[in-house]
Amino acid sequence: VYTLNILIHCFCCLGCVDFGFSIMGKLLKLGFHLDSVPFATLIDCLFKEHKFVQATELFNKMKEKGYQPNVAAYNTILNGLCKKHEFAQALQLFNEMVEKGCEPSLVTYNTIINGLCKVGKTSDAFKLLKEIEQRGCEPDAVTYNTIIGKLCKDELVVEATELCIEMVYKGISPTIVTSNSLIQGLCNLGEWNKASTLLEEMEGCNMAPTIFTFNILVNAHCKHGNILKALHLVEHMIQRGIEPDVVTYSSLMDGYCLRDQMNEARNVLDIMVRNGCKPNVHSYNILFSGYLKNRRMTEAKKLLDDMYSKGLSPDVITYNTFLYILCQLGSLTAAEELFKSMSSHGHSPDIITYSTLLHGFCQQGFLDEALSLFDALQKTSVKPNLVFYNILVDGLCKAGRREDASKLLSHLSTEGLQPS
RNA sequence: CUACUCCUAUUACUCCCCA
Repeated sequence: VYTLNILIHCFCCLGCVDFGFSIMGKLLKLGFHLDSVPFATLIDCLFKEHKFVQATELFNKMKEKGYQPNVAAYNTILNGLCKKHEFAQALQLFNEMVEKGCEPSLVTYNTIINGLCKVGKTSDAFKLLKEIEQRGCEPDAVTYNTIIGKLCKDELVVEATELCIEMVYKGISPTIVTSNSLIQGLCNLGEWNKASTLLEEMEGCNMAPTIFTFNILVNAHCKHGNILKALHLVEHMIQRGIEPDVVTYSSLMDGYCLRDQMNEARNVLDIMVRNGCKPNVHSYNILFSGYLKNRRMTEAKKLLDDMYSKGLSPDVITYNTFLYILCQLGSLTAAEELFKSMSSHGHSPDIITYSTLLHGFCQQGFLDEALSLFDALQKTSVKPNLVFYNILVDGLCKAGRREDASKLLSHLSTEGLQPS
């Protein structure tokens, strides 16, 4: 059984969950007693493939069959829920595990802190950090890195640095992840010199930059329009024996797309293929969006065909991108049709899908359609966010329906959202 | 050396910038 658990894990890593499932099925049929490992392995894999429903189902099935999940199994599903921004559900599960006498571990707390950061409740994450210490549980580098990373993303590098000092004071050594987060924060603020200084300090501490470090730098330069600098960095990383990966190339493509240099962007795709790096849906989405924003429809279409021929299929982001352009072109009928066809192709609309279409309606003054889309949204499990409400409130105001807008604003706070 | 937590790329509103 031990060996077969390893095999299940291998299949999961290779993207063959089904094989993993059949192994576990056989083991169950043969009457072997299984522990939490194969279940947790498969649940984790399903989450990573964004098969949320199946993951939750498996977890429930596991409990129905009388298996008591251990901490790691709970952690797995907690993490999946947090990543999906289903924090309320995660908390419910946390309470369940405590009730069942399953003692939360440091990983559990780290997972929840990460969840809090993801939904923007950074101050609650800080509170939990203090609480962990009071419960006699020592936070580790991951705990600190999680919060430092969030602060850096919010461009609060000063606060992040303070927290870094605190961790050192507590005897916890910063890791390469800590440094990478800080570098990203500094780059986003345009503090290139400080980022370079930090890089030099890392070298002095025998902390070697990883592909993450380089990708962060390459992406930052691309976003700031300095592709030349990004290309130099790529050369530099190759010299240091780190091969660019799909993320590196995607950053470069996006850099060119942002400057409307579509031919150069397309050229990067060809180069990456030539270098033996396989593009994924993400890479194609970048180019697809670039072509559409430049109204190069024929090339966009060709790109999609190319993508299909590589055995890749569009995802919800591909659809959203196309939906956005249809709205921009004023083809609302086509947009609505695309919206309806999504579900039949197995792609559930997400909040960005709804927001995009909503924006299209509002721009053309179709407020009734906008409001009925809002109704439709409320019948789904998709939760409206602040951007969605901004679009709707803005649309109502511009149409002179201020009472409706303020009604919506008061509805906002009942949902626990803070208007901006 | 069987599973769980931290860092990198794509899509929506506003703002900003540029024109």
